[in-house]
Amino acid sequence: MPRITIKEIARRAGVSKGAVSYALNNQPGVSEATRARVLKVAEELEWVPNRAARQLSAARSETFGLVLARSAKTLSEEPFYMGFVGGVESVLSDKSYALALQVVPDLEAEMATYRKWAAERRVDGVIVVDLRVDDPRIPLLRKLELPAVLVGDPALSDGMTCIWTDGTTAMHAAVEHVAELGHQAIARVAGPPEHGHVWIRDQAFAAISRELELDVRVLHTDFSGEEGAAATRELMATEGRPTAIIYDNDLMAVAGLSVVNGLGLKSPDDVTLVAWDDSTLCRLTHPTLTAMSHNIVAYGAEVTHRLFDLLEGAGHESHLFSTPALVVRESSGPPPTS
Amino acid sequence: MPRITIKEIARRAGVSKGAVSYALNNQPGVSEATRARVLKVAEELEWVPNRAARQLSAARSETFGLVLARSAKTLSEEPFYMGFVGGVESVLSDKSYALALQVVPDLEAEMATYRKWAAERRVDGVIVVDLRVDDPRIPLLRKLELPAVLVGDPALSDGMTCIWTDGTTAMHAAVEHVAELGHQAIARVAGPPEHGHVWIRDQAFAAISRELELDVRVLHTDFSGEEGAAATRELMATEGRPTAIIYDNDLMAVAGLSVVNGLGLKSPDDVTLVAWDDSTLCRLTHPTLTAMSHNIVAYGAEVTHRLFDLLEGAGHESHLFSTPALVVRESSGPPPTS
DNA sequence: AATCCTTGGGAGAGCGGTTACCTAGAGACG
DNA sequence: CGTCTCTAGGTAACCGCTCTCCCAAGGATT
Repeated sequence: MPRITIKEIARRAGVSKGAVSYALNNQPGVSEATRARVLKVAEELEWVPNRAARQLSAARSETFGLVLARSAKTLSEEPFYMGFVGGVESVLSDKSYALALQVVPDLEAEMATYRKWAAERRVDGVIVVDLRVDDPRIPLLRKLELPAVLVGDPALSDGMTCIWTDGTTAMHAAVEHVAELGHQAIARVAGPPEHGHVWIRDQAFAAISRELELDVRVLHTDFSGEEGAAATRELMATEGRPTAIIYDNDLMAVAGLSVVNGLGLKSPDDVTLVAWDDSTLCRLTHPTLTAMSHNIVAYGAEVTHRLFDLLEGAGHESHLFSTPALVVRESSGPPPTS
Repeated sequence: MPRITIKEIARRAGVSKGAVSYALNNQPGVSEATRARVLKVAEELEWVPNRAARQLSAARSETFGLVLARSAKTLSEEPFYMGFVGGVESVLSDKSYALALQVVPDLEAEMATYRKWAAERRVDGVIVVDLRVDDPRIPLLRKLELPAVLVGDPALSDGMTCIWTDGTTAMHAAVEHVAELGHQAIARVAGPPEHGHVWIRDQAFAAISRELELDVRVLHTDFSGEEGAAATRELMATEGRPTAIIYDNDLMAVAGLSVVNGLGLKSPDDVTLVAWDDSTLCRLTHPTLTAMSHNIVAYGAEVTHRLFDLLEGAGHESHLFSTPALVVRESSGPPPTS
């Protein structure tokens, strides 16, 4: 069977191609009677617009791009990404936009993808995750004039549209929580410091611990379970070891808990553990993990809305999505008395 | 700056649009000298083909489709999907194909997406995951003439191209492992029975346990951590409780372990636990979990290769990807003696 | 009644490629 | 030397849709 095009609809409805286009796109230029007739014919023929054709003439692709510069392994372990993608999708499918998802090994390849997409006019805009300190993607996206929403703190976005969760306030809340439980020696197992949100938390952690006169320590990792475990092992082996550890993601917290258990110690009796992100994982461990919780699916959805706003002419603004909330669970307790 | 098109290249190289097209696509019809000149100009101008235009005239989209009919929550919890997508991507980016990823709530919506994609000529082919028993997507894809590779057992694929891991052999290996440790009362915490691979494992589990004269029990869940925990709780509460439990995914196994720990019991002393998929999660628990291991990223890559083969005219065949291998870890042990 | 607006809708030129068809020139051959 | 064949490369039709430019008809205005 031949494809159904607007030409065929035009023929059957007895109008011109142009009129059909106006009718189907809810644009002025046709009478209500004609519009109704055209829509009816289109419905009967089960017409679906050809994306390529529309894209070619309208110079819009109706596609947003998302590049993830992480290994497939990391992506599958980190619940963050899939949840985020799910949130993005939920908004996109409502507006029948598509998502171009690309998984690449590093930032260099990510930037190459943006160049390619911009040249091909492949996407109408992009969502940029894992914002870095002095992020090289920002000048590139500016140069390419590719509309973008950055997921990260306005302190790092250099005036481009961004949306962020308040890591500073959250970190304060986390530290205050363990401090109130009586902990004095607190460690932080953090992600790589070049990551923007890690950097923000580093600053906040330093500030609040100075303020509360705590004895703190920070270990940077690559976010993986392995390094989270290694960091925990190192912390637990030191003289005057910390009695509370705050992790930068769930995976490392779970790995840390496993190390603690493996050493014959118990949480919270021997050490209080706090995770970050609060995926289901935190409720599947024993003891369940206290965590900074935020709604990642909603985060993805919100970001996508902002990108639509941007395309509709909204200015470059920074939007606070939400402040993660502390969910206290079994892994929180007072420090050991000895 | 204006977009660079083949027209511009033609002007600069002093040839026609058509000649440029032939030259750039390595097709006969131009002399080597001309081809070289055109390629040089294209290079200088950093020309990139406009996808929409090519798609419109060549009727190829250079895009594969993947629909995931799961909630964003499930997707983020299950390490399988992101790993699989990563594998697909790795092959796609080599051939500069794109992935259209869509997340939908149910099978109905998934089929609607296929209809839309087929009508829009949006994708050149699709990858179908989570094959069901009597899967309604198979007749639909046939009708739509949408090239597809099914991820699932040939017993369910009705002659369409499929690629599968040998769940039957794997289940035999898993049961034999616990039987050899001396377990007699064995339970299986399974996914929803309408899922093809669950069904295959159900069959295999029944067969092998009959053969080895074991005392078995099967509980079906929705694959979630919550239901995995609930099933484990139920199993552990029964008279003559099982001394070994085989789970259908990692998430439920981790949840099950947490229930066991919560009851004050220990694995493997009180119960042997076996997970399925072997994501990093299995090495992050304490004790670490014995699991059926397969390489999900490679699986995604292999499936994608098959789809390319299919488009190049390969016949409908079923391909065995691999048989999951049992990785024995700390959660395996003999049954309690009492 | 003549003029001016307004508005519906036709015609057709793109968008940037691909490809069928045709022509001009070069070499082969009788 | 004339004809025949072969090939490089030009010409232009298309793919399906959008959007500008136009004209015609009807209503309002004077």
